[in-house]
Amino acid sequence: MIDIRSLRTDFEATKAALARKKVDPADVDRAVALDGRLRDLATQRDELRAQVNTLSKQVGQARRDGDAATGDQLMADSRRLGDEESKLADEAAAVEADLRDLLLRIPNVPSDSAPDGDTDADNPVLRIQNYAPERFGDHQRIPHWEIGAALGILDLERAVKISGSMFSMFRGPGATLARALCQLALDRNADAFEEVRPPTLVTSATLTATGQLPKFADDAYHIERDDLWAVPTAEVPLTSLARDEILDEADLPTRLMAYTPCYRREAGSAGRDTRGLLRVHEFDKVEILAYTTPEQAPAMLDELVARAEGTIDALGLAYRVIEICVGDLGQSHHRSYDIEVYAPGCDMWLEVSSVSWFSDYQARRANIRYRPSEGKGTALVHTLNGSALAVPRVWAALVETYRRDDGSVVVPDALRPYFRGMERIEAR
RNA sequence: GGAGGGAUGGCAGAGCGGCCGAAUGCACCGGUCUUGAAAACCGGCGGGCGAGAGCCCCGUGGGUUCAAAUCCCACUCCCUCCGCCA
Repeated sequence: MIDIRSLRTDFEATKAALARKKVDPADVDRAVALDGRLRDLATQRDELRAQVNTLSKQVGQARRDGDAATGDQLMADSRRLGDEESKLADEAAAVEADLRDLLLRIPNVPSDSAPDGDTDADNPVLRIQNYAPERFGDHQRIPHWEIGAALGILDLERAVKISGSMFSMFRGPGATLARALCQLALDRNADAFEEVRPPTLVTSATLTATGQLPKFADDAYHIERDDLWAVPTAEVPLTSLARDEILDEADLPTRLMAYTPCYRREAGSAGRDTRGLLRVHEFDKVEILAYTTPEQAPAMLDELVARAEGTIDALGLAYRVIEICVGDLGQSHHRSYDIEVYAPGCDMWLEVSSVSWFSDYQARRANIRYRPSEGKGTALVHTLNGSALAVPRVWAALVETYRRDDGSVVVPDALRPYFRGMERIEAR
């Protein structure tokens, strides 16, 4: 959630910032109107409550003094005021619910530094690494679904039989490769990040904290019977890990990482980029996440990008880093970068990591605060996260990049420790 | 799934429908004392909203009442036992 106070004290600037993200100005105006109305109602309600509370205390005093007549009179007064109070309270509660519902749907304010733009076509490319198109041979221009089928390491047909379209199944060294990628990502970040294995079925409250609910319910798998949701990313449970808690500033930044399966219905993307492993309903990912003070956040954003990028680089893949323009920024995002890996067989740049800074947007929803070591009170933390490594697309780019002209796929050096001595994946 | 017990401040733990945002102990912070520390003593010590007066928060939501931590209902979670089971 955005800070409603920023709409009170800095209305025009906040509205303008939200307009960069294509927020309907009418929604912003409505939020301010509801907030004003709520505060009026709350003030009136609180004044009545104060009177009722005072009268009630006097009733008790009169009773103790044995003055029943005064007590009865005060009681009648209090009852009358109480009736008025409850009407105002009902009205205030209704306005508050409307305001909250609206606020949960208003996106985060983008960073002033986020570049202008409307769509992903406007995202500036910051750098390109390891990419030299002329160096890819014909043997690398085979899409991974063909390589996977030929080597018997990717069994899409049977995955469809088991679970339907857009599910995948790795086999033999292909499964080892998927797991090795996760292990590599965890190992590379274990110097600073605590490894967590969180639950992957979560409550609605958990999914609301990170921003998936209420707006994007259609994108997530929901288990009706138990009212639980399958996580689309480990960001969801890791962010709620500290929900409703107050951290010590000394504990910040807090760095967490988790390997989990991720579940996405991909409701709005039927038919787009769905061949092979490009878009699947279930995949494995290692997520890295941090809680920071506002001051620590920019450096943490850089750190997360560097870590995500470093793993792709260690795998010897061609990739590029792009910054997300305001028009393409997700609802909760303040500033984001994507890492896209080049898959020579598909001849496509595939998004394999999205690293984002959420400012206090998620922290406000999740009520995650810290106690500053200087000064009084509490303040909201900032949350940041990114994929350290998402399996399917990296798997795809990797088998395409490391395919030799004899059809086998070489295991990259970085993954050798996880391959039980195997150096090359060959047809069975 | 069945039966029973429970949920109060960082922790432990009192709490009669009104004098309870809440005793007490521990922890923590400041001070006195001390060469320093400990002990002792004194003081402080939850969070949220609000410009403020003030209001709200005793698991959550609802109800009864002039008045609810306290009574009633529902739900959630925890503990014990039974059943099932990686």
